[in-house]
Amino acid sequence: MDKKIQELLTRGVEEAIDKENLQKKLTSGKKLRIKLGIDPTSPNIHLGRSIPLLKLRDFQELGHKIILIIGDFTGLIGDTSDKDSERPMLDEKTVKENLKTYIQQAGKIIDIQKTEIYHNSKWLSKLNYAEITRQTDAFSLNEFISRENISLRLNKGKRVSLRELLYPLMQGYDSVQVRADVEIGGTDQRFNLLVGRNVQRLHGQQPQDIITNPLIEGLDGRKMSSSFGNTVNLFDSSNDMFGKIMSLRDEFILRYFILLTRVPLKIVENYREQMTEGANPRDIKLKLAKEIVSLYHSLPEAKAAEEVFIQTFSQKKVPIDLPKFKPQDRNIISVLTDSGLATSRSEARRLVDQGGVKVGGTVVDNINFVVSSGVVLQKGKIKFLEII
RNA sequence: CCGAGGGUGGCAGAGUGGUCAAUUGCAACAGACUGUAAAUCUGUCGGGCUUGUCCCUACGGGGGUUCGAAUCCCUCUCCUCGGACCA
Repeated sequence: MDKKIQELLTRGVEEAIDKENLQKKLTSGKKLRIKLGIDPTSPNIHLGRSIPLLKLRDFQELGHKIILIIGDFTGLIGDTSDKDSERPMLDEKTVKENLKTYIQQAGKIIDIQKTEIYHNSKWLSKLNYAEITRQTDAFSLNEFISRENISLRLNKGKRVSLRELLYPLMQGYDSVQVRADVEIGGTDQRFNLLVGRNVQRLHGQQPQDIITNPLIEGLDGRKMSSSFGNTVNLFDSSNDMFGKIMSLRDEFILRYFILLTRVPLKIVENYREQMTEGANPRDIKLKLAKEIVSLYHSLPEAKAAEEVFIQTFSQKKVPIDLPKFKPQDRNIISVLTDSGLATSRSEARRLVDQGGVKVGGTVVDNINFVVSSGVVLQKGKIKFLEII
């Protein structure tokens, strides 16, 4: 089989259903319709979402039609697949706000010009009870409650809303509307994706094949999620993104390479060998950071970000252009709070106490210290401020 | 509508009259070490200052009992579970 198709079906793929059928479709030369749905639950798309988006791009490069569904309706309902509790319904305003730049963000990965984009409120808001009732045959209550996270909640006596049952149907109906041949989603979406097949059958369509992608760990090792604040966002500035990736746990370096970049697997394998032979993981991580930043910004920006990083952290130099601050009160405690480096005077005091504040490179050990113009104030390792 | 249980710091979750600004875990912040904003270890983690066995604010809202309440009582409110109603 074609090597490209081989990688398409394995890299960043947890499971493919029905794999044989999908392979057949892919080798047939037919142009397939590949669907991905994203709910606007947060204003930022993070790297976890880039896994299916990259997969979408792979398909796009092979000449298939990709379809992006913006879940402006489903976002209001709230999917609980990945949650251990009921997810609150978002209000329309939040969803609208979150939506604003979604396409632009996705456009950092896929070619928007060649992509079909839909908002699912277009059809979901119009369904009537007759239609919905018909769809409710797509799966049974038994199947639903046997899902691990649902049964867990039931056993704990936690509430499971009827609303949550409807969610998979909506997602499935999206597939009907766009006549999807393949749908991509995280492993947590497995149930929903499978339901989609049934909904399609109910509407006399060939059921879609399914590709699930693994969920990626965030910077702290827990699942990447906006609610944990451990995400790298596609809209992060190049320096920020670079720094965040450098703070990634070493053990995830290779995984990030495989899932979040398209660096050839051969080279990734080579990195693995280098590290087992004792290479400093930091150096591999620098490559990773550079790779990812250039994916979402540009190679020159990535190089610049690397330069900044090495300057400030490896060589502990003061960054070149740092934020300036003109204090009213020049007492060190006031400067720290007024500039926002500390949230309260108590905290500012503690920082000084702990030796976390430096002026012009020397530790401030006195609460009554007065800062003069032109000096560089440093809080911790990464926050700098030029006093004017 | 009735009954039961519950609402505690950014989150999770202890505490059921004083020793509680509140155990612990996560997150966050600082320091040490380093290979980096990794890991590990240490410390901090409501606010204020005159840094004290100090003051102020705080355990859903309001009121009360008490020398003293997160803890007891009343009331309001919200959540969950069960029941009633309906079939």
